[in-house]
Amino acid sequence: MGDVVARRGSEELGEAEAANRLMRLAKEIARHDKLYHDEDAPEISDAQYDALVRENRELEARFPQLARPDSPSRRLGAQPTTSLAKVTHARPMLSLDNAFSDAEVHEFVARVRRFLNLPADEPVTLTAEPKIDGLSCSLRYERGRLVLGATRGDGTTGEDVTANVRTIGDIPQHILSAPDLIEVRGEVYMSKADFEALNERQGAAGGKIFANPRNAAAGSLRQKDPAVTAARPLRFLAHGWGEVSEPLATTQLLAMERIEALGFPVSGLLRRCDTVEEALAHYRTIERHRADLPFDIDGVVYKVGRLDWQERLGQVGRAPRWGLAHKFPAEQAETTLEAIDIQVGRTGKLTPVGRLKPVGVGGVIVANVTLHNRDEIARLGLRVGDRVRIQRAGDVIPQVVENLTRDEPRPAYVFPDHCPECGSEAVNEEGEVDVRCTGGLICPAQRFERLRHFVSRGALDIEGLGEKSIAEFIELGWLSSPADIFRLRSHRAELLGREGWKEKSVDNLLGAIEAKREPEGPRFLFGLGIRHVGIVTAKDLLKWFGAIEELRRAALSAGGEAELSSVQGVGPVVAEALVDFFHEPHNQQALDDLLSEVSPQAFVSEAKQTEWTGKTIVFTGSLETMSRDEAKAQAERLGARAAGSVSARTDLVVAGPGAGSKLKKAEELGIRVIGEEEWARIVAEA
DNA sequence: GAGCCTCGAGTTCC
DNA sequence: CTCGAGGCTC
Repeated sequence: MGDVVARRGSEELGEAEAANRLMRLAKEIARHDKLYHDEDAPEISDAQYDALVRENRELEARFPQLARPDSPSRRLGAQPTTSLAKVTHARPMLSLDNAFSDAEVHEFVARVRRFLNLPADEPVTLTAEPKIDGLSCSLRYERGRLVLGATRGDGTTGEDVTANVRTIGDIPQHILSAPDLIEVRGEVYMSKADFEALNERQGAAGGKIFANPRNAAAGSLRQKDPAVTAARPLRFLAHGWGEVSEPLATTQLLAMERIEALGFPVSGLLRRCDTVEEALAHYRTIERHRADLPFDIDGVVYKVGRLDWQERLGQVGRAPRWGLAHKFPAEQAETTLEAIDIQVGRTGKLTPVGRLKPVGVGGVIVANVTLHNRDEIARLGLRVGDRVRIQRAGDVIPQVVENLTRDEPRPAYVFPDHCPECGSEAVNEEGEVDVRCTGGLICPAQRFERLRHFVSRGALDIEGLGEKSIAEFIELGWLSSPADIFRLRSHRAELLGREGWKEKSVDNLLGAIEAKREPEGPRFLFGLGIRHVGIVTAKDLLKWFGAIEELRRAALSAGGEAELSSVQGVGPVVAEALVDFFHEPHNQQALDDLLSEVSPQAFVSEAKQTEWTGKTIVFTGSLETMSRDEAKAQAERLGARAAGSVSARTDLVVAGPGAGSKLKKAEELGIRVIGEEEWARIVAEA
């Protein structure tokens, strides 16, 4: 990193120094642009980059005569965006739950048994194979021809890297005797030896040095120019599949053998394990060979062998119930805690962030670490200046594991009792761990974070309206509530006069905003930022109420909390949060204002529309061929809700042997009651 | 009433 | 990804 980065404050510079400084800034910024856009390997954070750009701009403002022809300010905004086309996966690319101990692996199998309601003597066969540290990729073949290669992305939407995967030798362009349609999934990676050699070549040519094989593989695959990818030694190892036009086999192992026969590399360490003990023994074998393997691995993946069971097990959230990643222990490092800063979130939560003397852990440099809350700091006895041991949890988020200098006499860290952003009192609510700023919308940090949340990817997802732009528009007085976003178009002319905003970027932004005038209902509701209402609860609420207005009516009505509580997943706390939100005059006004600009769509369930859509089903008594969880999952697949107790809102009761009070109540209320067999028939039909 | 599971909220580095 | 908290089940 150039020393330019570390410079602060340009107020004192004379003209000659300023000219010199501008020249170095131009070079440095161009270098970082290249690192970021072309090599996918930024050396500095966005904030540091912005600081350089800002310094350049300020200097040019003070010495206009010194503005250089190659000044970064002339190029900014005209930057080519090296974004690849997005593709939606035909079947989502799931991620696996992680385990770090033998006990968790035992628990995984026990869960599988419980869910499938298996007798104790029924063996659960697993497969076990190394988990390669690369990046997941899906390869789609139609009538034997490779037609699409896509990265995992967020699991639902990835990037189109077809031209790039075609350059990878391990990946066949054509496959014979394959199903009409098959998506082969696996890991794109770089071997350790190839990685070292690549870095050597890169170093000799003055190019970018990659931090680890994973980054090198990611950077190489996500190139705009396939010729660059072709020059990089990428490999591929298949570990699964996505959409297929016909079943591949009856077991995971046979399916992988079939994929191997089609011409894809499959791990030589893939084994069938008939017991948990065998699986754990294979884990230890792989762990022993870890250093000798030609590529980096970060654990072992187990999958339930029988594919019919995999299907029944289904998924929770983004993870299948039939798979588990057993990770190796995380790499740790020691460093110094140089400062503790406080961040204020959209809910007012004060989060302490540790600033570390940068240190390498697991292939990346870590400089920040979340300290979670006041209790965590106390638990670790952290003070500025302490030596700490850190690790990257699950190899991603850094965390402090231990304070190595607890015993040294140093003043204890005092957690602030006022918000560092707005000065309002910060309080620790009864029974809560968190300390929150009481400033509400008076607090600039909370206002800013709420706007950011409103446009964020899970909510309205307005592209191009990032942190920087929001800050800029707030500063200009154009933006203070979400509704203002939809009035930004009235500032088009002024915006065009501002630095960094050329016609194209302005049109892109305003276009992205206009595209969200009719947002999806749940995203809109989630975006409002009501406490305890995330995207899942927002969906559940709208599944029940249909439209925001109906929800508001319920929240404002006399028996509001009770009506809200009939929604699955909504209890007294969430109900109260909703009632509070809709009663608050400022919120009412802001919502009306917002609704004058946008029209949220009524909610349409993702599940297929069936006669069961929106119906409420209660399971009672014992079920013989499936567990209660499985029955509930089936109900949800039909678009119905599985409730816990019988009420007037219940549409169907599935009663097994031993059903008691619920069955009696159903009969009293005249609700249709069926047995398990008939339920199975309904599921089979749908 | 205890324990399990799901969800929300905050966050890291690339 | 982790953590705490809320909701639900037993």
